[in-house]
Amino acid sequence: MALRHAVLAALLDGEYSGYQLAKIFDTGVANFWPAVPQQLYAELSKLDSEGLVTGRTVVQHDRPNKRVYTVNAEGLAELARFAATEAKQFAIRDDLMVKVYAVDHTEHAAVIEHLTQRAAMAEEKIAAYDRILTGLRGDLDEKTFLRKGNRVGPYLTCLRGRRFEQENLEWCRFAAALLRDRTADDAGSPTT
Amino acid sequence: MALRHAVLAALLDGEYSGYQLAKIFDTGVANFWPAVPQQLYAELSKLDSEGLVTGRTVVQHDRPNKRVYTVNAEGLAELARFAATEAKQFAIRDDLMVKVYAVDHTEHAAVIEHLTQRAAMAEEKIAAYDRILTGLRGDLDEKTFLRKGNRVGPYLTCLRGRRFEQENLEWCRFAAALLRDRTADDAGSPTT
DNA sequence: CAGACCATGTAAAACGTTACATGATTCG
DNA sequence: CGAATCATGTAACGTTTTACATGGTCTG
Repeated sequence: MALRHAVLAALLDGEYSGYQLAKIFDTGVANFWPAVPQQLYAELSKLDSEGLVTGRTVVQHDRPNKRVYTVNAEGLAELARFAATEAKQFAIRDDLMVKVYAVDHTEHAAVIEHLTQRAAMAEEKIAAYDRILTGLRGDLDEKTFLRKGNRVGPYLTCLRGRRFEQENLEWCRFAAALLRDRTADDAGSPTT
Repeated sequence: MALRHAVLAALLDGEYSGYQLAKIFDTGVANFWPAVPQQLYAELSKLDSEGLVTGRTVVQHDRPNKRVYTVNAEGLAELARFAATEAKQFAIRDDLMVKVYAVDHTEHAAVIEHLTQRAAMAEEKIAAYDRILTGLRGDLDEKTFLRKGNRVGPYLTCLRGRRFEQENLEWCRFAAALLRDRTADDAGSPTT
């Protein structure tokens, strides 16, 4: 039951509607706790009915009305309790890794293609992270921001995300190149 | 529906029972697709009834009988099909990241403690990965193994796991140190 | 003899994903 | 005028997690 906490954490930045949150959670950059819009709408109204967030309907004329939420005192207390609980083991689920694991028994071509795509996505994500990091620290340099900035939490998780994608990028390229080499070798020596 | 593929991939290494697979999936090193024993028992009998794996009951006298499974031709074909499908976006779900994200609004102490624990776990996992990597490449050096070894899939995913944990370790230490510093600063200057 | 390990499962609850539904406005 | 964006939801389905159940052997 931690989507609720991810939502509460996201709402610390300001007042958001389900739709807006969905976009944040979708950039893929909404790190470490993916969620689709339907989950967010459901979770927000649940949090509202439980009194952890406060909803407010914003009437708009040029587009549909929306309901925006903020974390209230109850919600903050819940987050504090959550922060103190034991951290569960994280879970990564990645199709591509399963494919690579089995690659000795399948065609290399498709897997190489997937690795290349993943590398391209990683590059885009790194660029996105960099934009966000720049935005977060404003006109301060990183060192100063980390010492004195007032919202280091998002900065730290963003840094982690960036490093993860950097790692991912390098590994995907390495793995793709290796498989290409081995495929070429196989073609050269038709033994086996 | 990719647990089935993770199971098929794991069975490429040999003949395993649900119990043995559970241990493999549990070492935390069974990368990129966590699963608890109950899932594996269920998945194995499903795969068996669908004809993707072949089960065989091993009678034991000193301990309970067990049912071991191997991937058959059908299973291999399924894996090949799977390898060709588009790789879905991977999902990471990590409690700790949510805690760090919200850290500006909560007590630092608990989060620092969790980061320290996570760092310790990462160190253990790195050591475990190193043992597995050494085991996989046998008496070959890494370069030779990657060129000519006959099971590079597991080696590559293991390398990725190792790098991930290395990254994790460094980031956890960095984040913990930073939060400690900021806590000390807060104590020094009680302004705010 | 208590606790750990071997070995496998059922059942219910929680959580996540996909499909479907609706309806107005703006942009090309 | 078709597609995209804004905005929110219900319902069905699939997957994961947790709890419960059983019973033998081996170790301290």
